[in-house]
Amino acid sequence: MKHSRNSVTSIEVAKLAGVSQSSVSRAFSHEGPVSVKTRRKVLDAARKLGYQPNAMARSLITRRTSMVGMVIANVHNNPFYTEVLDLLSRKFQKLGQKVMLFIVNRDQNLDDILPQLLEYQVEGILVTAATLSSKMAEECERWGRPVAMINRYVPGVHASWFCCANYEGGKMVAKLLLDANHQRPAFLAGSEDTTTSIDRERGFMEILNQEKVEALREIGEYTYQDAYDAAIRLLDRKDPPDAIFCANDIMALGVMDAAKNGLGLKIPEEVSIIGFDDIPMSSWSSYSLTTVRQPIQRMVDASVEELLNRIENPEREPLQEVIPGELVIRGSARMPGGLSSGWVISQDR
Amino acid sequence: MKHSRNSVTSIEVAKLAGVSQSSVSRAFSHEGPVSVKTRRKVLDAARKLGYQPNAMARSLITRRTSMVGMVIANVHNNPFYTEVLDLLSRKFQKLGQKVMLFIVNRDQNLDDILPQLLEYQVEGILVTAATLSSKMAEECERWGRPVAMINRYVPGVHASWFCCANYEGGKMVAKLLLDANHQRPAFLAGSEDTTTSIDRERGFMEILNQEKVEALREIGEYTYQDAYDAAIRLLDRKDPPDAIFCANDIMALGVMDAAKNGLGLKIPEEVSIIGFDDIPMSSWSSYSLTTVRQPIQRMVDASVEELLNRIENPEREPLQEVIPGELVIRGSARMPGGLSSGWVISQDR
DNA sequence: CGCTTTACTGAATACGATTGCAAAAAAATT
DNA sequence: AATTTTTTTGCAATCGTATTCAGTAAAGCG
Repeated sequence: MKHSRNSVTSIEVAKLAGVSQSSVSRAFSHEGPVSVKTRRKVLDAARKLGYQPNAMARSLITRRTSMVGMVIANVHNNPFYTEVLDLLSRKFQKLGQKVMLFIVNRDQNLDDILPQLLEYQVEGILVTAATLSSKMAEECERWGRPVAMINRYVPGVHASWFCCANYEGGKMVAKLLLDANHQRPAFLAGSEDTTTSIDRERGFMEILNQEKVEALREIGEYTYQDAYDAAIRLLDRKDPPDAIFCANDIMALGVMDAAKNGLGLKIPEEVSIIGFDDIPMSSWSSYSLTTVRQPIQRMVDASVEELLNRIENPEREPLQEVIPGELVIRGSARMPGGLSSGWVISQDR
Repeated sequence: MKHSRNSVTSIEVAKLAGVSQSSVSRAFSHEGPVSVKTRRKVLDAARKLGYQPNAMARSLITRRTSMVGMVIANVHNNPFYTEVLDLLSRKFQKLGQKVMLFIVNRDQNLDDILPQLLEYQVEGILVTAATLSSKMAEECERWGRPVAMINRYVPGVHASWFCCANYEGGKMVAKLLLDANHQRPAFLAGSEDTTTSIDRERGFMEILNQEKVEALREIGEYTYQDAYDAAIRLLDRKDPPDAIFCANDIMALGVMDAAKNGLGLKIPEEVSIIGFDDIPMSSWSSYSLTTVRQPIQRMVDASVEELLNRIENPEREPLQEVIPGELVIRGSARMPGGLSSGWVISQDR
């Protein structure tokens, strides 16, 4: 028996069950007043016909879709955002939300994505590792579609966001390096237009400047290969750095490979390398990367809960939070003498 | 000015533009017969009000949603599937399809996911690295929602699928190892219930059996850590293998780390290691893993096109295809003497 | 200018559910 | 048994758009 596109409607179920269409509806909406008898008749008939309520029709009248939009960038070149995507998706699922996904490029303009999301009546939008113009964000909010961002913020925008304490993370790293007596640190930036890279660098430089330590600088565009190349440039100078702080882990791994395999340097004896994120590979024995762990689970939980919260309570003001990261000491950076200097050594997850 | 949930309807636009609601509809559906004058009036009014057609209402009447369901597993522990997810999502976007995403566990039952997808009237379903029971697949197909799978197949099921030539890939690896004079190979299985692992092993063993070579065997559950542990067990035996073929790259990297850093073995001098997938990290200089590259772009393109094709032509029979992989020779496996033995050395991407 | 053909337009209906309301049935109370 | 109260039920309106159909305006033609 071949059915064309799901054509079973509540009316047909009603007919078979010998009740009115409204009773079918009530039997399916788990609350309405229905006698157990009719509910059973309806469910029987529905099963027989393979009936399923049509979410489009329902949301048309209830004005709820239980759909959220998820816009995410950098999924393919940064495992950190893969993990974010995974956790977000599962969390939304658990809370009964359907996810409409858009994977974009970091620098891609979202102006053509958002209309699509709004057309489909998503109830909220979660943006990660991509930047929403403040105009667009305001637009969404104005139409009652709350926006939450992870690791991105737009100054003064009326939207929720949750970021790792990038600035403080940069400071932690600088302190660690100075305490261990590094003389000539370098910073390897990600993409220059991302707040993550900017803030990590700002924190890092703030401490160095305080101590009147100069730093080298290169750009790695957040990719392994660019970082590899940049590291070669840095380390091949006649005055090479003795430590490189990379704006994220993937770049740090590229730098490690460049130093170790490309130039035959010993890590951390000849050069210390520190990353940011704590992706799974950073703990692999080939790397053992010292890094700043992002509070990924907390950022995900907070942003999802905040988004759903604001969907339910549209009048609520958006929440914004900076969540501290955690220094994870492994083997890629020289440690302060006696290693007792008050550094917390985090456990691997 | 604060609007509650997007309440601008075509009727209001019509009123402002001084035309009928049907004209508004026609102005937006890029085909209908509308004079340029009314179209302009409508679009002006629409812009003024911030109007956007409501996709729910539209699909209710057109019976088209332009939404597909995407079910994917293993995203967080296998970069290969991250890449698949990324490519799939972008391809669907390019072709104007919205993606409703479900990330699941490999062994998770999809019986509670599918009803949700069907409720939301997705027009097709793409399943990757997760297994759909044949009953469920038939169910979808019967209701006119085509199903396409990547790297999974269910015998005799009425659905499309596209797999890498896992069996042949296993054979290629076995031949390479034998040609290079390995005496004591081992196979490191992924999860025992996945066709990918099973088929790769079958091909591998087929060649070994032909040559009367016995093989050791361990299980790594497709994770780095399990593979690491399994490798230690294998290599710590008094009769350790001289080559390990791993059912995927992530495991191969774990095995390499175990051999190199855990046990201090030289790769490939003391043990050859070969993977399957060719994830980005396999080409990193710390690993330089010899592996079988999956034709990821072709699998993605083929499955998406097939799915959309069958959405447009429901009567068409589902297509199923096995797409050959490609041996990528790097440094982690000993090569046949003279390395001229007819092996194609693939370029890094 | 009158007539046919063509191009637009608007009124009405349909899509498949939810829900307020009033009638009917069942249960509780007197 | 009659009345009140409560629980169920069906009718009808509604959500926001697409689309048919009939009608009107415009254009083409002799």
